[in-house]
This record gives sequence, C-alpha cells and structure tokens, in this order.
Amino acid sequence: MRMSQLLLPTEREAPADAQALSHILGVRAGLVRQLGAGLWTWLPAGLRVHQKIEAIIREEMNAIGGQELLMPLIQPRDLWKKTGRDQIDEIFSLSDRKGAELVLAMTHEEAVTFHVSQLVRSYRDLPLILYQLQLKGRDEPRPRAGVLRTREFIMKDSYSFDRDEAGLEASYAKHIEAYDRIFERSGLEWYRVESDVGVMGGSGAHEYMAPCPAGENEVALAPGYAANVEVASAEPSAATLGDRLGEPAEVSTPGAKTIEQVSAALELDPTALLKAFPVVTDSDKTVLAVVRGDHRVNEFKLRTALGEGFRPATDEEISDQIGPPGFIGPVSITIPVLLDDAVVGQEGGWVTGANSRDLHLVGVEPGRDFEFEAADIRSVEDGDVVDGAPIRLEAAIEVGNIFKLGTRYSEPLGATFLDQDGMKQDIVMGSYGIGPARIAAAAIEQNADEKGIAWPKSIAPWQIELVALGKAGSPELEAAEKLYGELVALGGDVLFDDRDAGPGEKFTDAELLGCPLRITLGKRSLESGALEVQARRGLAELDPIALDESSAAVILETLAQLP
RNA sequence: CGGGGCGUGGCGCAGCCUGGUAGCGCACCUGCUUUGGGAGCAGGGGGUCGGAGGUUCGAAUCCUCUCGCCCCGACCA
Repeated sequence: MRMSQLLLPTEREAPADAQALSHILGVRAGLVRQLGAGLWTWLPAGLRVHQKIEAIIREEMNAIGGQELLMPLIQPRDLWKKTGRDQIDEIFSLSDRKGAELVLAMTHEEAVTFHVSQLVRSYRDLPLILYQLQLKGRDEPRPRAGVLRTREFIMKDSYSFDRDEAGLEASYAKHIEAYDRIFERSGLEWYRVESDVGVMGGSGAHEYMAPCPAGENEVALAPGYAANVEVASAEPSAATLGDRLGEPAEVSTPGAKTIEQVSAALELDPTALLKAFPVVTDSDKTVLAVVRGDHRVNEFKLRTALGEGFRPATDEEISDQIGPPGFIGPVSITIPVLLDDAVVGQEGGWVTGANSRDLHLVGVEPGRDFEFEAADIRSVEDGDVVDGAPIRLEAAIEVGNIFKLGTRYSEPLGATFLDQDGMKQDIVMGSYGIGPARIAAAAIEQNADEKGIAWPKSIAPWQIELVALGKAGSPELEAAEKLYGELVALGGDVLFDDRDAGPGEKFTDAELLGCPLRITLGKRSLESGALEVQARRGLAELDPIALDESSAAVILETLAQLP
C-alpha cells in the first residue's frame, strides 16, 4: 500500500476526551474514529488489523471443525420472548413500517438454536459447531474506553450442539484448544481463568483475559493459578486476634462506626474485627453476611452462597431487624448469619458490633456466641496465598469467553433430536465468544511505548513499513519504488511511505503506527549501499541490509526472524 | 440510574467571570525555498460559538430548557 494514497489520519495530539491508551493511540494512529457514544468506525489501517485477527480466528475455528455461517443482526422480537431475553435492558428495540417488533441481536443463541431446531433431527446430525463473525448490538449503559466497550461490535460467536454432557465436554475442550491458539497467535499476554457462571447457571465457564491497565475486569494470578476475582479463592493473610475471654465483653466505642475507627479506638488490628454486611435477598429474607474487618464481601460469591440475588439492606431495615447501623454484629440477633470461611476456626476473640449505639463486643467467638453458616464470600486480595504462592491482582480485558450452556436455549426453542433408541432428547449446547476489537485494543495496550504502538507481527496493519526519503524524482525515491515493487512481488505485506514529506514526519508516523519492521531508504543508503533496518519493538536498530537485487528477499528473511 | 466535567473552524485550546459582533497553535490551499527526526518565507480559505427560547440597543459571554460527548460509580447475556 502506498501511503500517499492511504486514508491514514494521524494526529499529533490525543483526543481531549480519551483516557485509555488504546483509545488515544487508536485515534492518533488513524485506526479508528468515533461516530457517537460507543459507535466506532474502523478506518483502513485499523480494519486491516481487525481483519487479520478475524483471519486467525477463522483458521483456528475451522481447524476444530467449526462451520462458518452468517445470521441476521435484526431479529423478530418473538424469538427472544421464547427465551425471556427480550426483557434484558441492553436489548436495542425497533419496529418496522408495519409496526412489527424487532430487536438487534446482542448474541445469536436464539437465532442459531432456532435453525438447529429445524435442521437437526437425528443423533447422526450431531455434534455440530457453528460459528460466525457478525455484528452485535447492545444498548450499553456506559460505553467506554474507545473500542473496548461499544454499543455495536463484531464478535466471533460459536455454538456447539451435542447429544449429551460428554459431547459438550468434548466440544468445550476443542474450543479451549482453538482459543488458546488464537490468543497465542495474536501475540497477546493472556490467561484462561475460571469465571462466574452467573444467574443463568450452566455447568462451567472460562474467560480469556488479557492483562492491561484499561481493563474492566480483575484477575487473580499466581504460578499455575488464574481466576477472575469474581470467583477466585485463596488462603487469607494471617489475622491478629484479640484475647480469648469467657464470654463477650462490651466496650465503649463512641461514634466509631467504620472498621478504621473501631480498630483505632480499641487499638486492635483491623483483622481482629468482623465486618457485618446485611442484605435482603430476592425472596425477601434478611441475612447478615460477615467477613473479616480487612476483607471485602464479594457480591458474586455471596449471590452463589445465598442461591439468589440480593441487595444491601437499607438503614431502616437494619435498625428494625438488627441494631443501630455502624454498631451491628452477629451476637444475639434473630436473622441468619453467613460467615466467611476466613473467620472460621481461628484462635482468639473477635470484635463485633454490640447492636447498641456506641458499643462493641470483644472476645466474640463464632459458634459459642452466635450460630452461623460458613461459606466463601470474600474477595481475594493481593498477598493471599494459593498453593504456597502469593497471588497478585491485575486489571485485564476480557477478550473471550466460553460457556457450557446445557439446555438453557435448546429447551425453550425446542431444539431436540431422536437418539439411537428413538427417544426425543434436548440438544446440549455451549456458546463461545471472542471480540476481535478487544484483541486489537489489548495488543495496543500491552505493547505501546511513548512513541506509539508496537504491534505483534501477526496482527500489525502491515508487517513492513518502507520509508522512502527524498523528493519526487530523486534517485533514492526511485530506488525505493523499485524495492517496493520487489517486496510486493515476493508477497511482502508492505506499507510504502512515498509521501512528499520530511523525514521527521515519516519516522514519527511510522513509530506511531507501529509496523514491526521499518526499512529506511534515503540518500545515505545510495551512498553506503545499505538499507537501515529498525525493529519497532524496543526501537532496536538491526544490521543494515545491502541494497542490491537480493534486498527484498533479505528483508523478508529478517522479518521472519522477528519474534 | 447517581456523581463530576466538557461542547468555540479538521484536531488541540483561549475568549465567558466583568455583554460591544471571534482569536491562537497545528492541519489545509497557492508560490518559492527546504529534505536523515514533525522545515522556512510570503500569500490565502474555512467557524449556525451543540440546539431552542428568553433578557438586552446589542449575547460565544447572562438566564431557562434541551441535546450530545467524556470520566468515576452502579450495571454488564
């Protein structure tokens, strides 16, 4: 591609409203432009990146026997009523000129299951893996960070259809294979982590996470361990408890409502305190969740432990059913107590609220002083231990997920088959997503430096940028033209900066756009007989390449050597 | 949905407090010079000041409403 003819609007300055690095650099390098909140246009260079990612995905999906198809973005609302998902807030709704109700698909479980229910009749038709790369529409409450969370985006979504759970396990394993390869080939740092299956149930799920500062998720990492913080479990750091007493003793703690205030007032470590978190469940039960003072309640785990959704209790409900807010605790109350595992079985006395104003209790011991049910309901923290190794928490972008659906969709949509005994069975499904745009954004975030982007070779908009110095008609520009032609003839993926611009501008743009290999041909090259070669990663100067009839081949070899 | 911020030429901003008919840098166009790290000189084009209403002799500026965008939080199949 000749840069003189390319729409590549690079910017010196970052857009005023951009925060995330991938947002800033995506716009500055001329890859994407915004049309509205969460609505982005992929400009030619950015689209090349997207398409290279798509190509990797297609190859790996085909390799596990996936078959590509394409389903509509616009769908009849009735279809979504059958699964109840027409009530989701993120659904974009529209109607046609006749008043028929339509939605924009936020994923395609309904559509693909609809077709499979008609097309699959026999166990002989299974298993099946179908996939597509298609737009999704989601009315996100808060689009953010450029291309990271948008209201319209292309997703690779695949769906597996199996005869039974064992079949699903096999299809799931195939997707793990394909996904591992896709993210590896994309050049990302990535983790496959256990994830929350959510209220939809399902028998298992993993997420693929790419660590980077702009990420919206957090992963807990230790050698051999990776999990979304939503589900991560680990051994807590040690607690420093107060003295054991024969029975709880009241202490005066005037005005001390927070963990900090109470631990300061009593001169005790925050780990000696119990934090009480009253919640009201969807079925209107009040439960007191209790974690260690320095720990935080994990709402995902708590939801799992409760077996239903919940909301924090209001101050009024707390006063009515437990005690004055700020001074509540699990001793001598009538509502059930859900105690975090980290609190159970420790030697020593805990501090809790006394359920009276300005009073706390010391020397409290679970089991002796209050009844409880134990569960893992806290969020892991930096320094917690897994298999003897401390974990660290890192921000990450979710670039993919895989989910064992079971019969969540096949049942309401009537996707059944006849087994060998002629018995009608529900098809067992899985669904699997990848966001190519997020892979691009994560690649930018993970590999950028102060000069710009440093793309992984596999998804760079071009693998080579040939910078020609010298004005039109100069011998060096003519030599560059010749070299460009030779590179293209050998199948090189080359961006040729043939613009009528100064060297500074060309080098700056090249470093901003971040093609892995930069070849410079100027007057000096003609004098010395050598091309200058720079690897974008680390801005490393490589050995010069002789300027002769073998140059193009040597350049491609050099590129192949790059990691 | 709660909180905060911002809308002035393609981009980044000043002007607003204290009303007087819009300015700066970059980019763009023409010409000449320049060509190894975002060039120089000269000339030039481009703005309903997000929108509507109001106050006023006069509104980018003051008032009311409204739309859009960003950030934090909530939410996130």
